[in-house]
Amino acid sequence: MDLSERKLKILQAIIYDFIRTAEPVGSRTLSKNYDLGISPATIRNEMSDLEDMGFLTHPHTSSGRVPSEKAYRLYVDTLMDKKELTPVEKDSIAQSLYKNVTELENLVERAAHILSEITNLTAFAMTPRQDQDILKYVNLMPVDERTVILMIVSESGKVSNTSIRLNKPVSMDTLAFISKNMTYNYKGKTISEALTLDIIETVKTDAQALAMYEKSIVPSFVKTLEDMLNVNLYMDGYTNIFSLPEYNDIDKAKMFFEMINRKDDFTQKLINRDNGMIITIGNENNDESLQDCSVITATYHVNGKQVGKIGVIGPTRMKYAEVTSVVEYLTDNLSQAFKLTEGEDEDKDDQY
Amino acid sequence: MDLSERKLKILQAIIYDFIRTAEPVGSRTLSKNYDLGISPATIRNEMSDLEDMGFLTHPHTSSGRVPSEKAYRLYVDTLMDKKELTPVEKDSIAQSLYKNVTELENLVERAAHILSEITNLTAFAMTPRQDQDILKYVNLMPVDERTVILMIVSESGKVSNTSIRLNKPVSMDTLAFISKNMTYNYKGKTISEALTLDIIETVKTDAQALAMYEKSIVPSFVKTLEDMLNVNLYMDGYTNIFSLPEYNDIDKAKMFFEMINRKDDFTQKLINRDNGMIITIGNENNDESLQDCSVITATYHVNGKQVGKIGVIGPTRMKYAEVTSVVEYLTDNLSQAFKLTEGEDEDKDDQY
DNA sequence: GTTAGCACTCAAACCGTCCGAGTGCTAACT
DNA sequence: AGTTAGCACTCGGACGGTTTGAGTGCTAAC
Repeated sequence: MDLSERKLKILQAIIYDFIRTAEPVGSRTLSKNYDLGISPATIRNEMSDLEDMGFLTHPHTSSGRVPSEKAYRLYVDTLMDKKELTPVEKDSIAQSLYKNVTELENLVERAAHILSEITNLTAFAMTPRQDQDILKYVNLMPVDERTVILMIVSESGKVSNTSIRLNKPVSMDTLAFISKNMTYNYKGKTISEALTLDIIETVKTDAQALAMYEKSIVPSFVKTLEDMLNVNLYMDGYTNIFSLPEYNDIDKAKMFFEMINRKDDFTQKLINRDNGMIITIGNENNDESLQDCSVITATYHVNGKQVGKIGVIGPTRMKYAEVTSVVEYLTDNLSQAFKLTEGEDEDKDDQY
Repeated sequence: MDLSERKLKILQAIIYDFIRTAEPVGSRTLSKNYDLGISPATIRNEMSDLEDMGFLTHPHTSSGRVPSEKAYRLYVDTLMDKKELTPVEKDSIAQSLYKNVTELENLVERAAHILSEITNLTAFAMTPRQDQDILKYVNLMPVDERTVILMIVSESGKVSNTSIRLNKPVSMDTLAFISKNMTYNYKGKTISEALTLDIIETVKTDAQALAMYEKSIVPSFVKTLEDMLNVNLYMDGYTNIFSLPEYNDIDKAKMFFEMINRKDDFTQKLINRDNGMIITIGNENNDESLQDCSVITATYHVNGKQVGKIGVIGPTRMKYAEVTSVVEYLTDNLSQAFKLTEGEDEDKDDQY
């Protein structure tokens, strides 16, 4: 059987209607509300064919049709007409995105917020994994005789530090010696490189320095670098699911929240997704708790390799066209924003 | 009418039963399951009195009785027999509280987690507002010609910093001059004091330093200090409400989540509560969205004035005795932990 | 003062009926 | 041959009546 022009039109109408109403779509509704030029009976015949082909399902004998995951797939791949945001919409998004931003981290969080507001879905935004970020400054500073602060500054402007507590006082000289060596060896390296680089040789000449370096500094240094690599996941709008009829069932809502709550799992899943605009529908998610959900993600760039992701999670019945356009516009903006700070800032306002 | 011994016993039994089952309690259930030594008929008479006195309510004519807020108040104040945790329970709590703790912040988060696990309610823990924390180290470090890092270390071990981007390069001398002045003036001051102290006089002698100090350093410094004062609220176990029959109604669940979601409001509300073990029941919370909830909070101490809070939020029908004992034990432990790091650490393990 | 007995109430569960939105099939129409 | 009108059929959901059981309040006897 072939997917004739007419079948496609009918399928599209069904998907469109079901996305709007969440109710199974009948032949009569279809012929009344969509300008198909054929009678309900004909539509029924076509729908029957579409069901045989796996694009529609039937909750029970006497109910209307519901699009299958296969139908959504087809819709997303070929049927859906991309919706371009109006200049007004773009403006309003950019406005609220950049309002009062002080840090990039902030921008990412805001993106998740805006996305959830516009789509009325659960949105998320992941900060980029900055493993290509270059160390610019590594320093050890004494605070008091038994406290040292390890400070790391990266090209991208991240500042990280830990306070290290020593169980023996250490001389300023030793500290300066270690600090000098670390700066010399790590400066200019990426975080990834720094994590594999072993500079113990260079401090070996001084027994006290060696002991302290190995026992106190290295663990803190490694931990701090790893912290710098950690991505952050911001989520917003999860109460939106309460307005979706598919989550009127309290158990479904519970499942959803429990899934959302396993943040580490979820983050990992996001990291594993391909880059670019990716839409996974229902079972394509390979995840029990995402059965009836679709996930849309897109990536924004910091430079060649480093990427962050933003996206939404919602019922398979979601407004794909609208959501993808908003997601796309937001990723474009984030990429732009992250590019700005990579080079020299072009001052947005006169706060340096 | 008087609250006779017998009436109290009956009331206690009703509260006990209702907390367990969430079902209105009838006279027969009462006489069968609780050793009151009187017949259902007598119980009915007493219950009728208790209702007149405002301790019980009646969902409808032919249903059992439900405790009123007044009843819970009485129960919490006088009827409830405090439940002491067994040594085994205490041990298991302490175990999971201290496992792999690297920072105090961590401990607070963990406390919220444990509390929610044990009580099966939504738990929260607030980090202390450290306004009496003393500045130990203030420093400005050049990273490159147009980037400076402002670093602040406090007695309690907090390290905060911001990277400040200048729109004009600044000389090392100027920087050192400002840095020296800041260190000299701010060291030993509490964060609160630092926020009110104006040291602009001391840098006035150098025009370039003054300009830079005023335009770049001060705003960042103030912002960083304020950040250090910010309390953090950790919440955990909010999916627990899905197992409570009172939240089977999807609208109630939604309301709850929306309330929880306004984190700033909620934090403020917590800050405003009195110190010590405080229980507020239903309307005592003065908050529409906390109508049918009780909130229990208790404070842990860092030193004289500075306190953090932990607690739970759940239905008015909650196991007050158990919850309060866990909350109490956790606050004791947190106070203890925060005391340790105030002075010199007594090394828990042999890490540096 | 306590209790057994009894009439009464009411929510919840159960059940049959009806209604309407839908289908599939067939026969007639273009 | 494709399209459509007509019709029998299906099924979920709303409606309404009945039953059941857990509860009450009252009264009269203990």
